[in-house]
Amino acid sequence: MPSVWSSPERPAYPHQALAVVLQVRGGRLDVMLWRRGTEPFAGAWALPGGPLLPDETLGASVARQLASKVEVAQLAHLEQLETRSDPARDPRGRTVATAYLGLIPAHLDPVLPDDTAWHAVGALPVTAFDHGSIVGSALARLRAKLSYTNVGFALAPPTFTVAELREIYVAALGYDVTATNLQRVLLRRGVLEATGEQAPPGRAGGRPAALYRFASPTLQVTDPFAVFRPPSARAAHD
Amino acid sequence: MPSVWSSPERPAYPHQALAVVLQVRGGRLDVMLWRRGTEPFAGAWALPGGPLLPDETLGASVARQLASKVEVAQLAHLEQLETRSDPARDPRGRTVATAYLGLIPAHLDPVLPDDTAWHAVGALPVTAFDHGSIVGSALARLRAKLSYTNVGFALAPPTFTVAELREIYVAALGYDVTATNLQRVLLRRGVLEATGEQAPPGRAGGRPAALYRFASPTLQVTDPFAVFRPPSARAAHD
DNA sequence: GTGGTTTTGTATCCACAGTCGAAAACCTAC
DNA sequence: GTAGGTTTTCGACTGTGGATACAAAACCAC
Repeated sequence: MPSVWSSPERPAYPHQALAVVLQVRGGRLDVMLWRRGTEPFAGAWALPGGPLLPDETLGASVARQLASKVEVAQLAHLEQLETRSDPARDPRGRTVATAYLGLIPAHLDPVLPDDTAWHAVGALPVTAFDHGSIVGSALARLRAKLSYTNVGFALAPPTFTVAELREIYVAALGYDVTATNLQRVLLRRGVLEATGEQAPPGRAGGRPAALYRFASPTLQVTDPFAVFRPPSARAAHD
Repeated sequence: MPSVWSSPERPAYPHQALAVVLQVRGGRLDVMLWRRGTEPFAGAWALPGGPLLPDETLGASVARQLASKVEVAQLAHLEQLETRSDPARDPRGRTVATAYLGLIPAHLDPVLPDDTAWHAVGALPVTAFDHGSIVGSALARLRAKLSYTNVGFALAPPTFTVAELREIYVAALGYDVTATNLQRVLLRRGVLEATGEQAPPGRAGGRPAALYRFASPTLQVTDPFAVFRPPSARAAHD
C-alpha cells in the first residue's frame, strides 16, 4: 500500500508548503517573491513553495523548497503561520496550502535565482493566488511578536549597536521607536545583553556605541502581558 | 476534470479537520472527545473531526463535522489553530490534519452522542494519534488569549456576576485570580459592561451582585501589550 | 589645545495599568 | 435589631514604558 492513498470517503488534495521570508534590507522590510512565468498568474509574483512530498513534514517541506532559493541555514527562525483551503484559491484545481513565516538576519545577503527578488512589504507588486493576503498575515504575526517575544534575534546580526537595532525595529514595525526606550526595555527584559565590546564611532565622531547581542538565539516570550496573574510568576507562556 | 486530482508531481493526501472544543463545566475546563470503537487506537479518545470534502473550506468542514456532535450555533468562537503533518501520525497512512479551537459558553449543556463525552483538560484519558498534544496547543492558545483579548465572551453566559466570571477564568486559566482585579481590569479595558440589573443574593444572603455582559460578541484584542509604540495609538493588532 | 558638533548612554519625570488590602454596601437568618 | 456572609468600591503601592533632559565620549575646525 502506498503511503499516498485515498478513497471516495477520504478524498485527497495536493498540499503545498509556502514560505513568507522576511528580511530588513536597507532600512526596509522586504519579502522574498518569485515571478511566475506560466499561467495562471503569469508575470505575477508568488511566494516560494511547492508540493508536500509523501514522506516529509510540512516543516521539512518548506525548508526543502527554500533550499532552491536561499541557504536554509540563513533562516534564523521558521514557524507555521496558517493553512489556506479556499477551494477556489487555485484556478487549476483544489489545493491546500500551509504558510510558514521565515526570518533572515539583516547582515546576510543571500544570492537569489534570477526569477526571485525582494519586495517592500509596504508596496507589494501584483501577487498570485492568495499570496498577498498571506504576506499580510505574516506581517501582522511578526509585528505582534516583536512586542512580546525576542524574535528580533532573527532579524538582527549577531552583534549590533542600539542604533542599528532601532533601524531594524523601525523597519519591521512600520512606525518610529526611540533608541532610548528600545534599549532600556530590551535590557530590562533580559532580551539583550552587552558584549563588552564597542563599535568604532562614525566619521562625524560621537561617542562610540556599545555592542549588544540577543541573550537567546531561540524564541522566548518575554512580555509580562499575562494578566490576572501574580506578578511573581511572570514566566512562560506560548 | 474533477476538482480532486493529483499527479506524480503533485501527490495528494487525505486532509482532515479536527476541533478542540472547550467548555467550562462545573468549575472545570473540559474538552469534548469521542471514544474510538475501531482500530487503530480502539478504545482511545479522539478529537471530533473528519475528512475535508472537495468543495468546502477547512472552516466549513470543521463546522460540518461538529454538527454531528453538537449544535454548531452553540459555538461562540472558532479559530484555526495549527496543521499537523507528521507522516506517521496515522498508522494507516499519511493524513494531514488542521486543528481548530472551538469554545462553548458555560450556560449551555449540549446533548452529546453516546460515544462522546467531556474530559478535564488537566487529566486527559488515553488519546488517539497526536490528539493529546493538539489539546495542549489549544489550551496554551486559549490561556494566552484570555489575557490579551476578550475571548472570555465565548466561555461565559450572556450575563453573569463577577463571581461567576471569576470561576470561569480560574477554570480556564488554571490558576487563581481575584474577583476584585478581574472586575477592575475588564471594566477598565471596556471588555465588560454593566447591564444595570442585579442577580438575587444567594441563600447565605449578602449584597446582591450586579450583572455584567461582554461588550462585544466578537474577538477583539484589548491588551495594551504593543510596546515600542506611542501610548496614543494602542489599538489593533492580531 | 579649545570649543563646537555629533552620537550614544544614563537618569528622571510622568502617565497609566495592575495587585493588594481594607472599608463600605447590602442581603439573609436569627 | 444584630450577626454573619457576600459583593462592590476605594485608596495606596508597584512596575512598566514614553518622553525629555543631561552627561559622556568621540571627531572636526581653527
